[in-house]
Amino acid sequence: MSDAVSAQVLKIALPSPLRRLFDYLPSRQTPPGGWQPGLRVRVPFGRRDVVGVIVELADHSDLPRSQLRSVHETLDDGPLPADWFWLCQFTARYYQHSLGDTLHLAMPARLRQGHPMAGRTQTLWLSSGAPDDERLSRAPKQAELHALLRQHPHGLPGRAVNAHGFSRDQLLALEKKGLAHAQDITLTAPTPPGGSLLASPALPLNREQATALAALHEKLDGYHPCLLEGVTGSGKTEIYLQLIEAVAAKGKQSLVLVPEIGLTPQTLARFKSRFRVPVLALHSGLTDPERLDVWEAAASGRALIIIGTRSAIFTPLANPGAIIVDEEHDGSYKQQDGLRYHARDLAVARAHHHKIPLLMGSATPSLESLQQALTGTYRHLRLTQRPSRHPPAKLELVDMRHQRRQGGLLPAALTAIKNTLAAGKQVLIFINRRGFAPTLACHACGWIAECGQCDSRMTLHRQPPLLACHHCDSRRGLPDACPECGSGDLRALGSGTERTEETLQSLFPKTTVQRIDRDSTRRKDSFEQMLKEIQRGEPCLLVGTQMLVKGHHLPHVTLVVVVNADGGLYAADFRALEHSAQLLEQVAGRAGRAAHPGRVLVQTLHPDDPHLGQLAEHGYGALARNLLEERRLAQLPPFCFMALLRIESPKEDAALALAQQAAQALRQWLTHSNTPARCLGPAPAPMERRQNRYHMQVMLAADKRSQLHAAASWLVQWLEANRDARRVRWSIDIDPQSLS
DNA sequence: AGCACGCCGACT
DNA sequence: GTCGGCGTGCTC
Repeated sequence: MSDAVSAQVLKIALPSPLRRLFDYLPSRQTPPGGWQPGLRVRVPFGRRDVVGVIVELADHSDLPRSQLRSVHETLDDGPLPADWFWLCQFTARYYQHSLGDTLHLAMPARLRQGHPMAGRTQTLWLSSGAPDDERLSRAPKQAELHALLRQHPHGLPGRAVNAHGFSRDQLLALEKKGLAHAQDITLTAPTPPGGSLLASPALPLNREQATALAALHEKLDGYHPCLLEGVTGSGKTEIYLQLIEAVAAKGKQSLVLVPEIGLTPQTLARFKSRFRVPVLALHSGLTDPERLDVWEAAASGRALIIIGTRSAIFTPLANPGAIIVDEEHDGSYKQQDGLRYHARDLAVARAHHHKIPLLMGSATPSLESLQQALTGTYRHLRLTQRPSRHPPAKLELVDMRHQRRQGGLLPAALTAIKNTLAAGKQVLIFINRRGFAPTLACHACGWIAECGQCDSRMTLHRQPPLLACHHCDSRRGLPDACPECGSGDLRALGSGTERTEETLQSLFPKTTVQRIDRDSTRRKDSFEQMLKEIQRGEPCLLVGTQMLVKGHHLPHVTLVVVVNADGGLYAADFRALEHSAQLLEQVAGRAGRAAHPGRVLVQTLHPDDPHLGQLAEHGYGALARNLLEERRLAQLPPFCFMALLRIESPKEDAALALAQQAAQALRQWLTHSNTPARCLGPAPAPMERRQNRYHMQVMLAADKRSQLHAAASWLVQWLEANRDARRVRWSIDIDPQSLS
């Protein structure tokens, strides 16, 4: 044994928010492959045992040897997948997060808990020997079992053998005689059978699709980031499928990311029915062992196609071939608490690291990605044609000013609805507001029902009847009279999905009105049931929030009504307009997808708004290019890089004091270090009080990533060293998506 | 983040 | 007299 080994110190990342590694001494028992980074170990930490990952081997520790404790045990024979380990280290550095925390978040729960990494296996029993073996003549039950096994040449799971009324002893007896044998198979992703990859043939491509696919084929063996900008119904998914096919044909893996709401059984079915090799889905319904199983299958290279939402970006890949990010603009790719990573951005980093193609698709690309495509950093692939030939429906702006509304709907909209129903078609009414009415007010004194814990109004619900705050979990019964003046004249102001549903039902009593929002689909599977019903095509009215709109095929809808398009027009958040336009375009895309041309009525109080006008007249693509120019002039992302420090505390003064201290310290450092970054604030967050906690923020902006990174990194270290910072909750958000 | 220790209010 | 509230401090 060499001296170097005995002198070793292991630097280990542990599940703790502390952004540092902890030094340990190796255990007596050296793991089979020696000590190395990426090994999972169990160590004593404070008064408990935790699972950590070795990050470095060192000769020295800053602490005296006597204060170091020893590793209890190593949990794996070898290190965790190198590509995964790299991604976690990149993520922790980029998002200024604890590495130990990042590693834990990025590994399956079973590994977090210290279970061994092993794919699930199943024991299959097969028959062997001759059917007329004489030893069976005096064991009728065993003979029967032997016959059963012979009927299943691919083997029977032990459980199935039991289900046929045989005992484990009888099986073992047969095995002892050499008339049966067991075989362990891995459950997930068996080796693909030879022959064609495809279970169903690829669809023919139109010229644009063929051009896009050919562009992808040009560079399958290197980093090749592509933005596929394609209108709704232009066939992006077919491009994904054929890219996956090409990648799988070379024995390489594809990782497909879809938005949270996009991984529906229908989406999955489309992928699964195309390929003969298994498509592994990472969805919320998996058990912990199943999740580990998928992880292991991907890490070993057995699984060729993996599809999942945001967190699936942390799936290890033995033979990465391509990463696909569907609906790349979708906000659900950004984690909004804890480790605030953006799965699409990590996909870029990962594709670069692996030197593989990255395909990002959207009908409404984010301004970030669009800018990269327009400057040639990403390859820009475009699909403008729809198979149905007729162009996507144009938005018709309907002036809401000085007009009577019923359930939020203008006379013009009601007329259009009536005509559409008469034609035997379906109508989609889009309202981004749950509940009956957003406000309950006293008509006598002006009192308004407010949340006791947030700076917000309570939403009035009718089913069941109560007042609920949509920003915290507080709810109250409906008051009979005004708590201020005692008047009984309480009125519901404005319309939510419930009220529109109610109004429409009374106006069209013979028509089915289906409301689809988080409240009406709370029961498991009810959303799927409703979609199935809708897709049968009976004329009906659909009243829904964005959950109905995002990515669902509604082939019988020929009229879409947007109850209020003004949400994002004049909001404080500079991204609100972009997100609002993306949503409107998505909504419009639901109209007339099949053989029938559609109409989209957009109700607005600002029919002369230039942005809205441009969206209606020339579509998202034109507006987005215009918005990019505005962002450039205002020096906003993607023309600068931002980080947001959020501070929150039940005590308003504590949050404010730390925010001021932090901003001041940061400004001083920026000056002294000559770092060209800007510090803005502190400022209260858009809704300052939420759940009785006060939210402050400090913004950091820079023209170069490296500058932002340097400043954010310094700020985090300052906060970690600051005693006052321990008394409040703070977090840093790199590339914040929303300023709230 | 956990998980302790530690020092003041309402209860068996 | 104790059970337990959450402020403060530490984890190699």
